[in-house]
Amino acid sequence: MNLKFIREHPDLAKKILDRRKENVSIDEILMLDTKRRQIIQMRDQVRMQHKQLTEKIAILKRESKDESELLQQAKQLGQRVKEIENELAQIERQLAEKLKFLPNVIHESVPDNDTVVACWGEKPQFDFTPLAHWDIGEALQILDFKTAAKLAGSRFVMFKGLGAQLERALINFCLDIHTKKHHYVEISPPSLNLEECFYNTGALPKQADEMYKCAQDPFYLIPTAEVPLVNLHQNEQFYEDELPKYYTAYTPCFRREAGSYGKDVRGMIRIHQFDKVELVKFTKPEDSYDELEKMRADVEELMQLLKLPYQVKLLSASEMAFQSAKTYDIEAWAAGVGTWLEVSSISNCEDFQARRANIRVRRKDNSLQYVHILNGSGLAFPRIFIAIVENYQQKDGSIIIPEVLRPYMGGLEKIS
RNA sequence: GGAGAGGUGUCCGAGUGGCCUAAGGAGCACGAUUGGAAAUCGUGUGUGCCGUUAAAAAGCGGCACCAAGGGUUCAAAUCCCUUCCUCUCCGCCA
Repeated sequence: MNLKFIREHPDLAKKILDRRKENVSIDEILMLDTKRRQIIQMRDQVRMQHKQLTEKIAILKRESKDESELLQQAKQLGQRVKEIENELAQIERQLAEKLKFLPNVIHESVPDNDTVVACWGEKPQFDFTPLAHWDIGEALQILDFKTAAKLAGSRFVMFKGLGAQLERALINFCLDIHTKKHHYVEISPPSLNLEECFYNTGALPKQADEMYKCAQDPFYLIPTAEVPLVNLHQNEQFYEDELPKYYTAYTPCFRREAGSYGKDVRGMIRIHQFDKVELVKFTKPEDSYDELEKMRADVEELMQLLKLPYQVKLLSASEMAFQSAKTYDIEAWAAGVGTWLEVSSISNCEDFQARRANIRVRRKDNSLQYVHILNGSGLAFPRIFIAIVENYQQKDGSIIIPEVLRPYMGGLEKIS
């Protein structure tokens, strides 16, 4: 939602905020906007007078005539401009502060309750009681929560030996499929990004408490590679035939998990640092919803290759992220903890991020349009690791390694 | 971290206070010429905001934009300050 949208459809804007359960005053924004436009008109008019006077002075000077009277007038007008500009700056600051908190529009297909739209695979059956990943991981010495706590405190994990290798195998497997089969361009971006980048993707200002901020330098640690990938083309223009652009990146992700005390405290369902492969697309506006379905298929393919049962949820308006117009979540079944785990979130942000990051496309008719930007995880690993360990566990305590990962593990078939 | 050189439109590139409304070139678009093309000639060529229009687009009018922000001045691409980025050299470092 932007200012123009609110100006033209104030009632629709209010309805969207209501569905998203966001609390922003549309009327206040409209009032500030009206005031702003009045001041701009006034400023431009005074500026025009001042400019004309300045030109007259230049001519008089050139003809070596006396200009002292006009000088006095020009000075006064100049001061008046400055006064008006200060007033305007104040209004614009207030307005910008409000606009920062405006979420994206909602796509018409988004429901009011989360809806499961697809399922794949069978939940594994066991003739023993399946263990949770923390027990399996410690027993096989592939996960080490105690040592991680020594290094960083609670909510961290340390992968060890074949565990570290399995994590690395997952990263490489996903990157290989995306780059070789689906033609995403692989990026290895900085994990520290400037504040502006977070604002552009919509992570700021709402998620400020969720992120780690550097004390001495103006950086935040990225909570997802969506931040650097979206900002790859900040302030750039595409030619129409350059689109769509597909990018993928593996990065560690850092999250404070400030509001989740007491939730998922055991194991590594919710930790402060985790590995993720991210997908981002830049598309023409008319293609973005087809591209969303393609991205979803790309992610589902990974789940199917790993033979992990999953369900696809279409998120409701109130569950979607601030920047998203439509989101699918992919949830993997984890047999040990006995729940569905969100392992991917795939969103079409339409032009929300493109507006903030100023990314446009030059159309064939020479007009400029904001591109649409999509992102999705493909995949978030600690939780995939959990699903593999818990679903592939055997009675003897070993884990079968999914076939597609074996080439990445030196042909190893099981961890015991 | 220290010293120096830079950052101008889609691109190259000129421009040290006022006819800068940014020279010149390339590119691109349209037109002329041609049987068709090349070459040549002509014309045009950015973005944002505000207004005008019932609305949208176009058009028209106004304002702004020469890395970003601030300052000096009646007047700033041009002078001063701060910041960012690029390049070269030195220092430090994996």
